Amino acid sequence: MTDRTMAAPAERKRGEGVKLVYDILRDDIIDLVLPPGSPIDEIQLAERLSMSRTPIREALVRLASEGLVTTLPNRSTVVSNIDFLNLHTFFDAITLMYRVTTRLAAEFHVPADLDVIRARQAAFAGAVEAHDALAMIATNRDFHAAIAEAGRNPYYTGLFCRLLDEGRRILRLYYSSFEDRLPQRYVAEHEEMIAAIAARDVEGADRLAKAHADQIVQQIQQLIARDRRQTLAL
Amino acid sequence: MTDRTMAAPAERKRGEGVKLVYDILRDDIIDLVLPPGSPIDEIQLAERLSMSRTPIREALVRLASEGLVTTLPNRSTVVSNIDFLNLHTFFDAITLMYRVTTRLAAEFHVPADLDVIRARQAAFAGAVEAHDALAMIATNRDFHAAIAEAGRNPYYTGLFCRLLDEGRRILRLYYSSFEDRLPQRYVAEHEEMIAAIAARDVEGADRLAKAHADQIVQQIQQLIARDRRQTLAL
DNA sequence: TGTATTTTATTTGTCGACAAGAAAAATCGC
DNA sequence: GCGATTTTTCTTGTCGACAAATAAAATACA
Repeated sequence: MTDRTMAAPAERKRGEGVKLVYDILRDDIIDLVLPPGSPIDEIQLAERLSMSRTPIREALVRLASEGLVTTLPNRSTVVSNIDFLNLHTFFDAITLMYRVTTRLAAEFHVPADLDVIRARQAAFAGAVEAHDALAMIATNRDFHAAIAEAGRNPYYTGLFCRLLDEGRRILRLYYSSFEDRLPQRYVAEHEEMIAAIAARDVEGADRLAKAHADQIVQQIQQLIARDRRQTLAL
Repeated sequence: MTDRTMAAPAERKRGEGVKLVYDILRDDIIDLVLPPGSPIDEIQLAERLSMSRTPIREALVRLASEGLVTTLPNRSTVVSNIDFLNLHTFFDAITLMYRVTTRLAAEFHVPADLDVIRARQAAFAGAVEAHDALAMIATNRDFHAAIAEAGRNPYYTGLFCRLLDEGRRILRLYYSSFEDRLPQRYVAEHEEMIAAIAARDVEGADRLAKAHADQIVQQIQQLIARDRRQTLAL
């Protein structure tokens, strides 16, 4: 559990309970504080958060709808596993979403959107500069989510954010310290995407987004391949 | 409320409560028995279904995650409105999903998938033959959902089904009786799509799916445009 | 009569308790 | 000692109650 759990019993108004639990659990799942497959005990959680089980259950329903936890009747809720056997579906979907959201941002953004996107990029660049892999993973997600929001199609934004979060979980499996070497070229690629979006170059944005997605997919595949080779070497 | 509400107090095992409420409400929302904007009263619902509010609240959380209801803290949950001002986002997303799911079905289907798809098409054709608009709307959704399942990408299937259900709600606004004249050409288009999928003609499937989506979009636009003209004539 | 304020009624969010179902531990039989 | 069965413990699903927040109704005032 995050430190936030200890702070949770602080003042909260009626009606804020479910969201508080949801936020805490969601962060913990994505940051692998709660690793895939781990059971979620309602009673323990209720004790730790000093609240009854009801809002916790409601938060779990919401998390289940987002695929972050898996529930079956009369059984413990568990943190959803990452489906490594079917990563191609994830790669396919996230590549498509990178493309359509970036296209739409080039087409529909307003000036304030660019401010947000640029602020997110600055945070991402800062994380890369600081060799902070965990912050990089989080700020990368936020950067692309801002692009999706600028594209103004809630269906795509919803799916894309879900996929980005799943990507965070996958990456978090492999980046577990502050010492990892982070690819600087992602910062440059983000800048190019921002320029294409600002210039309303829809096709350019699409092309850059696809190339960027391909890089990410390749990175994940290499991380997994490296992992598998270690296993076979045993 | 549907007739099913009256039958609901029949035997149900522990753990089946939430799903029962979810299914009932979902059907009622999509069939516009509960029209957009209408409030959902937990207490009334609990009385009618002879159960406590807890499972009802959990079902509502799930429905909220799927966009079918809208909740705010300390306020009545309401059935989500259809966002007519931003239908272009819906059209964009559903067209893309028609295409990618049909492509993937052409690529990844197995023989049993075709059996399901064909059965769904037979049901659809039967509904068209019977001039049963409501059944047509429902079976059309099921037909395309089966194609999406055959494509085996859960991310697309999830989004597509959500969009298809939203399409059902929109169409249900305009088809309210059994007397409407139904376009026979949709049956033929479905058959062509099945043939392309069976032949594993990915590009053909894509082309047919896009043309089909364009037809649906156009139909909805005409329905909406027709409605507006009547208003101005007063 | 219309508006502002107060009171009352209703609904929602959460609580703690009960009991069903599942998991773990203990016991039994070979 | 191992597997099957029984008992105990634990967790989940739901219950009904309480109280906060909201909505509706009533009252007061100009």
